[in-house]
Amino acid sequence: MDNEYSQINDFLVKVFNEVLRTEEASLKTKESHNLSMREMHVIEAVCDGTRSGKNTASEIAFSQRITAGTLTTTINTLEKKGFVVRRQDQHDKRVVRIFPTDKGESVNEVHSSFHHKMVSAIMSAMDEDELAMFVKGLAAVKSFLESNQK
Amino acid sequence: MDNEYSQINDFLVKVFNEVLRTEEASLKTKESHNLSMREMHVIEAVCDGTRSGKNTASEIAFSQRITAGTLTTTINTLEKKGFVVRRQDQHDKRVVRIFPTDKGESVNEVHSSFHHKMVSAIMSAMDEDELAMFVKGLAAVKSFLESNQK
DNA sequence: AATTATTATTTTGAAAATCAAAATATTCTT
DNA sequence: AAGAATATTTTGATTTTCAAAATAATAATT
Repeated sequence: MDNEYSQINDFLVKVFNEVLRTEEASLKTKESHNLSMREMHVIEAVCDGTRSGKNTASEIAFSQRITAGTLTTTINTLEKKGFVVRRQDQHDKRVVRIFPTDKGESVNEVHSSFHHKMVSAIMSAMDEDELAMFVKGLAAVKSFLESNQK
Repeated sequence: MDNEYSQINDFLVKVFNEVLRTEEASLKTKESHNLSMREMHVIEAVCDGTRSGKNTASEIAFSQRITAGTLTTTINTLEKKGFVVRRQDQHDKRVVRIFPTDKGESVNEVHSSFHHKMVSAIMSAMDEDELAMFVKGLAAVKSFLESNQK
């Protein structure tokens, strides 16, 4: 209907879908060992979580919005493939902590370079003021989302 | 590492995930009949496709990047639930065209109001010039994505 | 016009992702 | 020490997806 609205909407939808698709495709290369998006993001959460001390099974599951049972199976396959290892927490033996292997760290770096390239492309295509506006647009989306959920 | 980079990257990732999550949650309401994202987007493609004449099974499948077989099963369930109907094309009887029912149209409107609200939130947070810069940022993302895929 | 090739869709058989609920192991509370 | 609570895994089932085979219709070639 309203032209400017639908132009922006179409553009947003297209960019959004392209980002998803490109990110997914970037995981199908030899370097990325054909990981699924879920697996990659779990590895990422394990790497980040290890740094911040939030790397228990529940914490990783929560960060990815999946159930504990689902995480168990994901970690099973990632452990089998050699990207992560489990270790029982010594203070509380109910707790399982998950750590990346060197292979896990390295594939996480490959993945984050995808993000890095994309963000750099954005940053280098804009000057300071433009970048500020871009961030402002994102902030508007964010505050819409926050107001939208009760 | 670089502070501005990681600030923007974190923000982007967060907004992106929130959008996905909020959109998904918006489909779990009574009004939206508990549809999955896939089902909703297929309904959307069927509605759009019907308007533009691109509503054959293959065209819908292609637009959603899923195989024909997968589309068949999705349409089976959507037809059972009463959101779409199949009709054989009269000029070429191999072709199956898919049309939304009134229920399908109506749930598509509910869904597009999610998009509408989000884009309106962006538009009302910015003036013309700012909006132009925002769009420029999106264009930078898009051209990165295009250059990234060969 | 009959045969062959092509195209559109569906079916089949299998794998992966996911969940809720039950089971197990450990820790905390009383 | 017994019972409640917590963290994870297992179980059993459903859903989503795909590739390849099957089916049906049209187009092309002889």
